[in-house]
Amino acid sequence: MPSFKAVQGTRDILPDLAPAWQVVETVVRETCERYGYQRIETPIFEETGVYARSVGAGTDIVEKEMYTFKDRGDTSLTLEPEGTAGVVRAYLEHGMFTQPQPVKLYYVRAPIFRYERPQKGRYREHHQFGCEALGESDPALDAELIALLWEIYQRLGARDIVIQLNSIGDQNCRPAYIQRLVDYYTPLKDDLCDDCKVRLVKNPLRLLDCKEPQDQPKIAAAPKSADYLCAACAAHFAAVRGYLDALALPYAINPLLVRGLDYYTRTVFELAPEQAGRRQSAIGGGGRYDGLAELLGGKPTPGIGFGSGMERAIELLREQGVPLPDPARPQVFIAALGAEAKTAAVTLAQQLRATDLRVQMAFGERSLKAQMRAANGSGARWAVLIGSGELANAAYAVRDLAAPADAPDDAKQQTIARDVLVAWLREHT
RNA sequence: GUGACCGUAGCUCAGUAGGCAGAGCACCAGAUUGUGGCUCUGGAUGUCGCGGGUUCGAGCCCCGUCGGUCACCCCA
Repeated sequence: MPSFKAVQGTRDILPDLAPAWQVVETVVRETCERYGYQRIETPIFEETGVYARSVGAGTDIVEKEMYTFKDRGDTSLTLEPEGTAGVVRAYLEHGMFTQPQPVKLYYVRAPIFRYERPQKGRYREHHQFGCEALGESDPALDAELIALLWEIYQRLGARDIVIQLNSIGDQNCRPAYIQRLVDYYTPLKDDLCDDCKVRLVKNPLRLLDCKEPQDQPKIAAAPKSADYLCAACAAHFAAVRGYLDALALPYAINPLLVRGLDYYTRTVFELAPEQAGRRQSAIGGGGRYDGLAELLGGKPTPGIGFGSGMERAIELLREQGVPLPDPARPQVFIAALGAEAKTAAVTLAQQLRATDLRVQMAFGERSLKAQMRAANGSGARWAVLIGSGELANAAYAVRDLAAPADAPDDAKQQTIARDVLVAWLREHT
């Protein structure tokens, strides 16, 4: 009886699923690099201020979801609750603003920690891949980034993915819009659901996100951010849409799309499967964050990025029946009888592996029957049998484990001279 | 943080009215000398999530707790 279990909301990735992870990682790497993004890896924890200052003090993430602790030097540290802040911190710290702009960075398989009640598609540790492009405000960069995220899912084989798009303005026009939203909602206050009464004070943008039926008519009639953009933001939004149209990407404007992190400006977007109860269904989201670098002590630096959940991505592929690779099987399995034969097996295995074959051998002192069972179960195509006779003749028995069960024995098995065995197996796998 | 359902072997689960802890799969071994798949035979494996209570007796009833699943909140 084991004494420990994986802690709540964390999961082991066992060998049966590891190849699926490998596929996602490979597609992300190759696609990002084709778009000119370079890999970056940041630590999985930062000083708490990195997240508290950027994500926003009033957000759920900072208020109640961060894994924050003091280290032995009494420094407050926080396990990464989202991917962007650490990358921006690294950009500033390493003076990447001196490089040609934009600086385009991606990360794969970054562990993300949030203290939430686990449920389908939501874990206390999950992993994200993501991209960040810093130092450029051109709307073409927004479109390229969205196209990149879209292409990753296309290459993975996901179907029926839609992009939702909105603009929430910037430091110039958003405060006025939020005031307008508050003015609209304040007379309706007594009629709002309890959550929305809190939102009205704490985070008015989220009023638009309410799912309570009683509030839907109010949402429908509420002022929408895209209608109150300043001239610069409106032009930016129009340009992003124009590029997305030119790329023929399947996006839809969702005037109710607001995101949970305070640092977003202008463009915000989410990717989700088309029909999906819309619960924990978003597989990626992001937006522009032109004020974030300043919050972290840098010069004003525009930026845009996204994060995408790998557990959700893999689950989506499974649900959609996208074939994912099985764990790698050995190609050759070596069985040996006796101490001398085992030495021959060990050395043969190494010779075969040196030619890039996947090779397993039987361990322990088990009967040949048991070793053959293991060979069969391993999925290997060929079994090599080594016993006293084979040693004496310097020729090993090679058995075709893929032959039909009713094939005659001499069709399944042959004897190959030890000198040519490596080349023979190389030839026949 | 809120709510619902669920915790029995490695996995999927059964367990009658409260009366000796079970099946299938998987694993291990055997079915005449050194040969897999199909079949047959045998074997090992459990704090019945944990703690308390009721009872002559609890996997089963009661309370608590921890965990899982799902939904809300929020998010990837």
